[in-house]
Amino acid sequence: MSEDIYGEGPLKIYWRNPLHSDRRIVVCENPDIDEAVNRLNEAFSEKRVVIVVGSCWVDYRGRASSKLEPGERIVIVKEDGAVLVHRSKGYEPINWQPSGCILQVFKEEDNLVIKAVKRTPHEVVTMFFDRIHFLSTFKLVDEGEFSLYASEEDMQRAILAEPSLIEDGFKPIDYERKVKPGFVDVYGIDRDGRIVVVEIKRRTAGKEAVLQLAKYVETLRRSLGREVRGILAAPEISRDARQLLLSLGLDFRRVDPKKCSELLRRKEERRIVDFFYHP
Amino acid sequence: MSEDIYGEGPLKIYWRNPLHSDRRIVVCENPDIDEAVNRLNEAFSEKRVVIVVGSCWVDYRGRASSKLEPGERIVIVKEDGAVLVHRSKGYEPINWQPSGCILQVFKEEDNLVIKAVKRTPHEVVTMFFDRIHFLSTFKLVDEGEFSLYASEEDMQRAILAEPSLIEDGFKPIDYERKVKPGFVDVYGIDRDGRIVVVEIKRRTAGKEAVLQLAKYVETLRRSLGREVRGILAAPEISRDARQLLLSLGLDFRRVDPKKCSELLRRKEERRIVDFFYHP
DNA sequence: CGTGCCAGGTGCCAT
DNA sequence: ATGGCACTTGGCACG
Repeated sequence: MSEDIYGEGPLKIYWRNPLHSDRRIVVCENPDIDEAVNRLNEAFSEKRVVIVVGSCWVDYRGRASSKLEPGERIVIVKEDGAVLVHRSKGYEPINWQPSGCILQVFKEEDNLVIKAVKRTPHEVVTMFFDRIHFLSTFKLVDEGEFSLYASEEDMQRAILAEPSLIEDGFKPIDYERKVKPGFVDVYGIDRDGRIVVVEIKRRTAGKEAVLQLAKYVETLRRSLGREVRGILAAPEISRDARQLLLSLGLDFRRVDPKKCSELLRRKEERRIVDFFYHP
Repeated sequence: MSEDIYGEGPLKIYWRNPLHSDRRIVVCENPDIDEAVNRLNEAFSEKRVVIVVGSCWVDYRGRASSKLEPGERIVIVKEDGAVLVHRSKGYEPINWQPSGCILQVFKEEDNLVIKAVKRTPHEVVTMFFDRIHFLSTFKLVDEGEFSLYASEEDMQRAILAEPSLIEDGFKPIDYERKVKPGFVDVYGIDRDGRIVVVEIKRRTAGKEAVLQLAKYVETLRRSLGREVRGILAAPEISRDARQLLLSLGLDFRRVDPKKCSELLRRKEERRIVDFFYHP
């Protein structure tokens, strides 16, 4: 029976059963404070993921500080020590601690206290529970790969692979080139041999992007002592950014992140086809 | 017995029991796909909060697109439709949907499919589960107030309440004053009657902050046709931001967000004392 | 470690 | 809807 725990079959749920130390899922409904303390201590020491649903209040002290008055929330503690306090609405946690914090759990005046401490910067999140509706701890097996497409990095790679996305005759020389402080996304020469700086934005470019580009162009113009063109590559440009761009003598080139991602995929497919079917 | 559901006593957990339509917490371990579909449909229609732990893969298409290969994760769906897919590590969800999206749940090829669709921009997150270890749905009662201290807003209020934080003789006239595009944090006159623009940052100010301040100063200088001073108020300023600041003839004033928050608290206490004990 | 910069940023509030 | 901006922004890459 206990062999199933290690097998590939459906996960077993053990109910208030402390005997199987490597069981994968533990669920307690309405545990008392002492039981919760025990469960959490064992979960933290075994780096298990924890979900607590209950009535709590939360203090935070660190770069800023905050106070959350009592209410029912979901608290998640991950195996790397990341802590999330979620209310019933919204994308963002109301309180949190990024990964790498140290966890303590104890009972104090009939409340369950979970303390999450991080240093540099020194920050403390303290959660007080006076009632726990539900507590679950488990190990998640997750080796699945995550791939994101149509990011700014995809745009950069696509431009390097297919420079005509910027303009005909454009030849990239370098990318992520350090300039003063900051990095030029792509750096190259145009069909007339002029130096070109390309600033890439994956969404509508604002004035900030234009100023960033202008800064690089100006810095390079001075250090090289010759003409430098600046091209802003983005799917869209805001009205006043366009105005500023023109007044600074810079260019805009419409580049769509999704098309970049598709272009890369096609190139990759062709590479694979070439590899397998080349005569 | 069913009266307890409405009472103030500990929440009841009903196990695979579809009869109590307003029970507050439902927990299913290892439900089959059909049961999960039913539970989720009822949860979404009743705007219950949902936690699913199981083996899933996730597709996202929208501003960008992403693919998450199979693995065990925690999925949370909140009562406003916010969706979070969390892996075993890290502060951030690996996939998500902000609040306000439309949810569908169905069975497809023996998998549970949860689809979360949002418009403007059109984005779709689709989660496929081939095994559900654990599913819980519930209503969270949460009216607790949240207060954040030592935010930029606290700094602004503190400077308005105690202008000497900027410099002796400084007199604020306005705040959040609209300038061209943008808002001046605090606007006033110094001891010599010169116009002063204050830009506040709650953490180390970088060049961006300096440029922001310079923009306001320049705009006001032109529109008023007279000298305008610019003061950057922040707990710290980065090295090259300081250099830039000096080259632009702007000033820096060290202001600590926590001290601002304490100052406000003291002022508030005094206000209350005055109110109760004034002769 | 600080500094710079991206993010599917999100959220809040303004016109 | 768009714009401007703060955020305990988090995260990464680099000096």
